[in-house]
Amino acid sequence: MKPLALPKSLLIRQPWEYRKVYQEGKRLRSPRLTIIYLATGGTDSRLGISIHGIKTAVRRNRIKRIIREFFRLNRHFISPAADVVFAVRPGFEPDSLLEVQQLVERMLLGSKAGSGRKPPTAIVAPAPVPAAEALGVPEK
RNA sequence: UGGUGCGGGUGCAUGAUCGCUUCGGCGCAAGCCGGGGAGGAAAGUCCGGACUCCACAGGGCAGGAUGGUUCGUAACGCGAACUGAGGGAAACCUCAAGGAAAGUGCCACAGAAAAUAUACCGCCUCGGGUUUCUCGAGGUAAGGGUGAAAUGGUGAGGUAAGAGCUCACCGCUUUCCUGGUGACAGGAAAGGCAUGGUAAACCCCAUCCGGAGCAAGACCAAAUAGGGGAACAAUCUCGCGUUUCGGCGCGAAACGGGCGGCCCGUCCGUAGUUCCCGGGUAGGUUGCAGGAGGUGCCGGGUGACCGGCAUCCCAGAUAAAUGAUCAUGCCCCUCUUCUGGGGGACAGAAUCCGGCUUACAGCCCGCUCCAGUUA
RNA sequence: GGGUCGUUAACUCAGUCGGUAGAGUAUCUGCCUUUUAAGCAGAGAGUCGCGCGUUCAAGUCGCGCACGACCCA
Repeated sequence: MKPLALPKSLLIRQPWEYRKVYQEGKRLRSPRLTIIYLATGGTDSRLGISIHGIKTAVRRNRIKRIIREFFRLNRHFISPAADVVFAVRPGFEPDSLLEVQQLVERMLLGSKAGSGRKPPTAIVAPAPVPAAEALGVPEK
């Protein structure tokens, strides 16, 4: 499989799979976005998206696509592999990849500094540099 | 030049890289190559159809919808042209626009009276009295006042005062003639006026409508539970008796259910193995992308639209693809002169079409009318 | 995909066949009481979700929107 691909098999699609993550997973919270993750022991991490309270289909789709793109570029920095669900509440309407990335970085740092508890998904480094290279963008 | 009105179009573009999805080809496979990939409203689900299943002799009732006429259409509550009414200086715009002399209901407050006709203040005549006033009988509907609305309007004659009582003009009704497929228009004669409003009140008239919907429907079909049939096997627990030691007989108890408000009581039932049949859930396949299809030309029609020829194939997902980043250009806004900063509407297909309604930044095109100026 | 219903005072709800929008709770003022609560008397307040229409007159009738709730498969 190509390194940056994200086929359907890496999406969480069944209701019972979501239920398992919600019941057994751990959470990173922020006011408008919650990330729930559960280490699976598989080879690849999988993505689930849950959006509540966004009225129009266009904005719902936009949020979904941005989060999927973010996950596609950063999938390999999640170790060990896990099922990750992004739960979006009303008010969180990012307009670019950068917004999501900054928010997720803050949430990860906050959880490390806060309780001293180490998250099992030790995300090594945020992704912009390798992602940019992969996109063929000259570094500034 | 400025503004008004009407109609139509467009809905950022190009390239590179990384992705998603579908179709075709190659490949044992991993995958690779090539083509396609949101809208004018995809939306609201307000109408009409196609399609599918169910129901159905015919007809009626009930219920619902529509409502000027004639066309168009598969059909419509849609569209076109025309007619009538209303608005505007005009271009043009708006109208659920059949029936109130078939019936029923309602018309608050005010007012004498709200549809039956009547008479508060008045006006006039006659009679009486306590005679600057008042009572009774009668005539009248012109004036006042009330109201959203008051029983044809204006003028003249007429009269005690008045009144379509009479006349002229206007309006209305009826009949006839002419033009038009028709709604209707124009004209003539007669009637002396009958017919207040409300049908988006009930209703009457005319026309139309069987019901449900792609989560329709068709096919394939796990696991678990259960249904029908056949074969084998055969009454499991406890106690007693018996035995040819395979069992058999009797009794008891338990569990589930029915009757019953509940207890008591009473009635019914109870296990295994294998095979076959049928229904059917999850899930999958199909329906599901060639169509009342698009584009161009020609012809018919005032027009909606119709016909002919040529040409094209143009989204098919299933928790649901159509995206991200960067660069260049285009168009706006703002601050400022620097290769500055910000922005590019409304909005996302879900069986498919025809409409309606609602949302929508800008930009472009055509026609029309009005005003000003110049020639 | 299809269907039903609702929206009226700060809150919970009435409002018939079109004719001056009401009730309870809450709030405020006064009385009573040592004070509070209770009680008594009084007051304030509404673009009837929004727009257009029918009508002399619309919360009510018709149409179009918006928001909310529920039902079926």
